[in-house]
Amino acid sequence: MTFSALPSATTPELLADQIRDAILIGTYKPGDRLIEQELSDSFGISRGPIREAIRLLAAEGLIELRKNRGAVVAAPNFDDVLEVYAIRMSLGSIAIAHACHAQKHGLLDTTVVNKKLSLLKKAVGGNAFAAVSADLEFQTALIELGALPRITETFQQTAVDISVFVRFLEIRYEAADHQDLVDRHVAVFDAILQGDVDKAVDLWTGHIRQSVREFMQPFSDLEIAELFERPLMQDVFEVENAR
Amino acid sequence: MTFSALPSATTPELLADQIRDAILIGTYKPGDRLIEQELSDSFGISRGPIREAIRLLAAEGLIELRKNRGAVVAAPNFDDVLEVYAIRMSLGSIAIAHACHAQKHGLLDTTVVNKKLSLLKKAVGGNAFAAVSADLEFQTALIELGALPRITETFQQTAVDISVFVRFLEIRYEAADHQDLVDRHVAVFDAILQGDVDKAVDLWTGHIRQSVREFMQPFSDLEIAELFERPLMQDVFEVENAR
DNA sequence: GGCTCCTAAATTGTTAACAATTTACAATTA
DNA sequence: TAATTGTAAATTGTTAACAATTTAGGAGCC
Repeated sequence: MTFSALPSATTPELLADQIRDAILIGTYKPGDRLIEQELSDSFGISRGPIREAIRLLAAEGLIELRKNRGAVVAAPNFDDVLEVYAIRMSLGSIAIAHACHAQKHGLLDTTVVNKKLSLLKKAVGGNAFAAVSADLEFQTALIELGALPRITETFQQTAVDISVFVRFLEIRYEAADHQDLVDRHVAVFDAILQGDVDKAVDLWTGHIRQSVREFMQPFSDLEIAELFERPLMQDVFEVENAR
Repeated sequence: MTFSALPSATTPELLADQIRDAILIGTYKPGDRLIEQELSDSFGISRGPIREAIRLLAAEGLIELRKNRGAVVAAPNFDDVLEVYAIRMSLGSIAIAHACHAQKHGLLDTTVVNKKLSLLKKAVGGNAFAAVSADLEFQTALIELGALPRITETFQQTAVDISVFVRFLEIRYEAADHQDLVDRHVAVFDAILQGDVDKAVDLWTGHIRQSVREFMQPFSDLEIAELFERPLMQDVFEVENAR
């Protein structure tokens, strides 16, 4: 991987974006080392900003930092997936309830969500990975409606996790019914616009549960059986092993 | 603030610990700037590691980073408090439920919690700030029983927030009934040891709600009335304005 | 007096050299 | 052969100088 050695805009944040993309594209795989000198040569920049970018990605959980031993791309596992969905479900519920109240008081700004929704609709037919990205961005915009910055931030972090899962757990995301996904999102959005807290939260939790089910679909019976050992499956997602 | 200019162990993490302590002790107040040169002189170290420490603290949310304009100590507000309690309540519930299941399968290691509990019991009589610290550490240990690393990490972050609130929102934490606090904790712990999911989660959510009530106590009626405008109060904490 | 513009100081951002640590690998030994 | 030790290379950690940006304060102007 050499990136473009052209000196494009290179703040640590932008460097982190490019390295993150490289990881999500699959250029770097879990366990791969990120070597500072290598990266700084590629970007045509000194090691300082690269170090900072690496630490930003470590804070996201995308890579792991080992003292004096550099950074390696983190390897997600199934437990991580379930935990991330659990976080999205519970924090998302709070944010969505909050958004409903805001709507009832007539102070909900839906321009961002609407924009992300139209982007999502366009993305559904095309490239599956792009569809997942658009999906995650729409969901984040939905949660942002709650105007709860700390919850939004935590939620946003889990979006990166999901991207990583889709990439590295080799989910067959092409198999997912993206149209149904969009419908479920729109349903939550509509409920928020109606200011109906109970309905919106129910639809949201149901949506996450369905996502978990779809997530598991491509796996073997053995792997799924193992997943069902996890208490999260009953306690949080309330899904049964259908096979 | 000069810290000890002696070259004590100075990895970025330890530097962050010392700066965090300085903030929590009140040496730096919300809005104060952290100047890299100043800090590096104090610690007798170059600016590199200081920069990294500052960015670690920024990731914790303790300070705010403004591009090209340095770092300032973050100023918490009441909305932050409510949000943080909401996060602790919902993620904590998941972790505690998980811990109950582990207990039922006989694979719960309670040595850390027990240690933190005895430290907490000792701390209750003495310095109020130390008692709050011990309290937070015990709660973190309790959540760690769930063995859900991402949830634990997010929870741990909120512990720093609470410390900041107690310091900078000038909570009269001396007024809190620390013995009652310990009793509520022990009750949750006992329920986990019994493997009783419903009871443990109920006690936990009840405990957080009570904490929110106690947190508000020192404030004026006007401030409290304002707090009750927040949807979180009804939706998440289910507390009524008693005054 | 208050406003804008300008310059100097203070501060953050970046770089390249140096120091400390880890890794890789060959030579040595049992 | 397998394990161990020693050494060189690779890599991360730190430093100090330099560049770019922001801040502070005063001169000139209305």
